[in-house]
Order: sequence, then structure tokens, then C-alpha cells
Amino acid sequence: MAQTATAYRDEAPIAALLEGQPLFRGMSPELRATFAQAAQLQSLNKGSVLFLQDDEAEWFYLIISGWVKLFTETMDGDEAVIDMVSNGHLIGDSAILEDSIHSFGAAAVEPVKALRLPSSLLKQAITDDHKTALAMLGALSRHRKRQSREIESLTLQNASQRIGCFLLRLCDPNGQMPLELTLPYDKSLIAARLGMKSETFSRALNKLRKETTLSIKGSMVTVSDLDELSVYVCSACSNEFPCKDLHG
Amino acid sequence: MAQTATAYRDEAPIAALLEGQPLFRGMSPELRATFAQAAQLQSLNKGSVLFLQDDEAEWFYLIISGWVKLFTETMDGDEAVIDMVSNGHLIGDSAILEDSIHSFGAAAVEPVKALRLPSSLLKQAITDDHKTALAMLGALSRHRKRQSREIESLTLQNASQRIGCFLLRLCDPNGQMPLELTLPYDKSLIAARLGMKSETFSRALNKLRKETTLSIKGSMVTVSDLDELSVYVCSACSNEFPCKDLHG
DNA sequence: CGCGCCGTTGAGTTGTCTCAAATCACGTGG
DNA sequence: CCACGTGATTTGAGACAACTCAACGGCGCG
Repeated sequence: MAQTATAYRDEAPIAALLEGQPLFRGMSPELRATFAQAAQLQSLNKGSVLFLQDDEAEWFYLIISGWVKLFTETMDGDEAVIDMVSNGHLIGDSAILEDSIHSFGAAAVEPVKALRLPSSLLKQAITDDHKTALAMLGALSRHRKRQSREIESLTLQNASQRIGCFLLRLCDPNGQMPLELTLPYDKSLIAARLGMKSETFSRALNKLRKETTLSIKGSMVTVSDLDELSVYVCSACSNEFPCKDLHG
Repeated sequence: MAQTATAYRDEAPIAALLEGQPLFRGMSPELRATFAQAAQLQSLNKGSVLFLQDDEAEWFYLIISGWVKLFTETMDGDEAVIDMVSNGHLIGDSAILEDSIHSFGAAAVEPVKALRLPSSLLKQAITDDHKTALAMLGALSRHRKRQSREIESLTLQNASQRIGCFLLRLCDPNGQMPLELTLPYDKSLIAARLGMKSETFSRALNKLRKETTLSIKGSMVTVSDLDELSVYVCSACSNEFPCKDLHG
């Protein structure tokens, strides 16, 4: 609440960050300024928690850089990684539409910069401002579709295919043919993100390498035949390769 | 478009149906009347298709009675059941926020009554009417949460636990202790809904019966110890038993 | 009565997990 | 610059869960 000292230093870059976000872009400059004033730029270390499941949803976050893991934990200590998000994604925002309780936790898996914004402000903005409500609808609906694919993927694809699918989403469909990819975060995290153990990930990636033209050096992956890979992956999926709306 | 003949016979009951729905309840009577006029009550046989994936989303539907299966199909013919919905649920509505293409198919698995409504009208209503947009936000957000649980369930629970979880959601937490449940639809459909084969379902249900106090006669299930069942199920889940917001 | 559908059961296969150990990658301190 | 420690990744062996294919029993319906 009391950031008067830092306020006028921070506001200009913060406003710029907000403008790059669909949710804020349609807002009136005044409304956006309200958010910019209330925003706090946070630098988070690897491992630090943005919020936990069942926390009061006092804040929501706009990720500026770095990867954040969204997860739930079971009573007996198992963890499911629901999603990994980065640059440009909002998290914790949908809680305001429910009971203002976070339905999952969020933690930085590497150094992260994020804007922290008060949920109350967003709640108000959605209630008062039609454009903001529409932007929010768009965001949620994209999210919904993404999650449907997730369910399909877990149900219908085996480990190798899920990995292949993950790689395909990193590919530029119009890129030059030997495509060079860099895995965006640790293999063990990709494994968790895809709902498998890291041992299984390792073996399944090897299987994928053998069965499609693919080479792997640490976190560098080279795809030499995109078609072959997409046939291998997408035969067990309802979407063909350049599957839109899906990332990371 | 030309239902003048049936219109005045149908409108009264249709208006009543709409009023029972959160999406329409907050609307002005005039706007609701517009929907009621454009609505068509459909009676669908078992197996009939409401729409298919990749269809143009010309209509959305309010289910009045009977169960509808939401699904996607892969290239090589496998099917994933994304959800089963009935009485009071909207389907196909979220397509209007995307590219007006259905991202899943919908088919009746038994005789179904449904109201068919033009998507264009909803799109218009959301754009013009703030209350409607907010109602839509609420619906989508409930949906989002539900899907997150789905992902968690597929990742963390084994077959027996998923079945137990399904049964728990049919239980009234305040009910008298020998709880009598009736499975809402065929076992093979429950299996598909839970992401397993029907053989696996059969065996896993037997395992569940052995390991918790549970008896099964055809589609009748009797739960005599709710706590025991919920411990068995919820130890592998992030929610404890009376898990709100989840049904079906 | 006989057909067809649903559900169950059996036998064998495949996929993923567990546990344990070896190896690799990288940053720190000497 | 190198040795070391820590965490990430890979590999191996064996257990277990879920799947496939096949056959059978029950039930409703013509």
C-alpha cells in the first residue's frame, strides 16, 4: 500500500508492461493507471512460492520473466504439476471468480520477475468495466481449451507421444528444416508437467529419438523431420500439427 | 428462424427453463424473451449427435434431461470422453469465445431433451450486456476448476480411486448412513469418462468393493462407511471429501 | 427361443513406476 | 586450474497397473 517512494520510479515501466497484456490493453488509461499504481514488481528466487493452494487470493500475478510451476499437492505428499507458465501469463486471477481461494499453488522454478496486483482491484474492474470482463472471458476461454487438450493428452497419448507433442509445440511450423530447440526448463520438470516420472521421461525420450529423426544433446534438441514427428505424435490426438492455442 | 407457428405454444415453458439457469437468470426479461423466442426444444434419441468437433458453432445447447457425452476423436479412431453432462448444463457455449468452432463433439447417450439456441445471440448478449458477460465468466470459471481437478485425478489417482471419487460425488455428505446410489449411466461410459477401459473398470470396482465397505448390485451401489471410502480416495487427491463444485 | 448388448473373467502383454546405482553437469572453494 | 559436492539425468532390474484379446454369463427384446 505504501510505495509512494518507489512509485514514480516504477510506474512508467510497469504501465508499459501492462499495456502488452490483453487483459489490460483494452482498459481506459485511467483504469490501467490504477493497476499500475497498485502493482509491485517482485524478483523471486528459484523455489520461492507465490501462493499456495487454499490461500486467500489477495493477489494475482503477471509473469514478466522466468518459469512458474502451478501445482497441487495430495494429502500423502504427491504433487501434480498442472501447468508451467512464463512471460506474459496471468496466474491466480481466476480465483476471484470463485471463492477467492487459490485452487492451486504457484512457485518459481528459476529466478522470476512478476508483477503482483491486488485481486480486489481486478474484481472491481470486472464488475464495473465491461471491456475488462470481456478480456477476462477471452483469457479464461483460452485456458479452458488448453486444459481440454491436456486431458485428452493424458488419456490418449503414451509417454513418448506426450513428449513429442511437447516438442512440437516448441517448433516453428515455418522454420528451416533442421530445427534447433532448447528445452525451456529442466527435464525433470517437463516430466512432471507431462504427468510422468523423470526416469520414464528419460527412457521415453530415447524411444522417441530412435523412432523419429531426432537428436538430443543435453537440453538441445534437433528435429530434422517435422512431418515424421508430427505423424508419430498426432495420430493419437484430435489435432494435427500446427496445433494452435497451445504453448509451453 | 421460422418457428412462428410453434412459438407461442413453446415460449412459456421455454422461458421457465431459461429462468432456472444462472446464465439467463440475471438477464432483463426482454433479453431473455429474445432467447426464448429463438430457442428450439429438441428431443434426441440415444446416439444422436448434437455437434462434432470442428463443426461451425452455430448453436449452443441447454440440456433439459438425459445424459450427453462430450468427446474428442483421434486420427486413428480412439475416443476420449472429456465430460458427461446433464440437466441444467450448457454445452457448446464456450466456442463463441474462441473461433466459433467446436473444440469437442457432443452426443446423446440416452434419450435427451435439449434447448437449441443460436450462438450469435449469445455472442451479441455477451458483447452488449455486462450482466450476461459476468454470468458467462462464472460458468467458465467453474468449468476451469472442474477441469483442473480432472487433470489432477488422471495424474495422481489409480483406477479404483478414480471410481471411488466418482461415487463420492454422487453421495450426499449429510445422508443417512447406508447410502443407496444409482449409477447415472452405463458402466462402460463411466469407465470412458474416467479414462479407463471397461474391463479395467470392472476389476477396479471389485477391488474397491473388497477394500472399502461397499456393495454392488447391477447399477445400485450401497456405501455403508463414507469415511472409509473418502480416506481411500482422497489420500491421493488435494481435496477432502465433501469436495464442492464437482458433479457428474 | 435366440439374438445382441453389456458386463465380467481369464491369460498374457505392454507401459509405467519403484528402488538403487552409476554417471554427468556445474558451481564452489582451495 | 582442479578436486569436490550437489543436484540432475540416465540406466538396470523387478514389481505392478492397465491394456488387449478372447470367451462366457446374464438380461432385455423381438
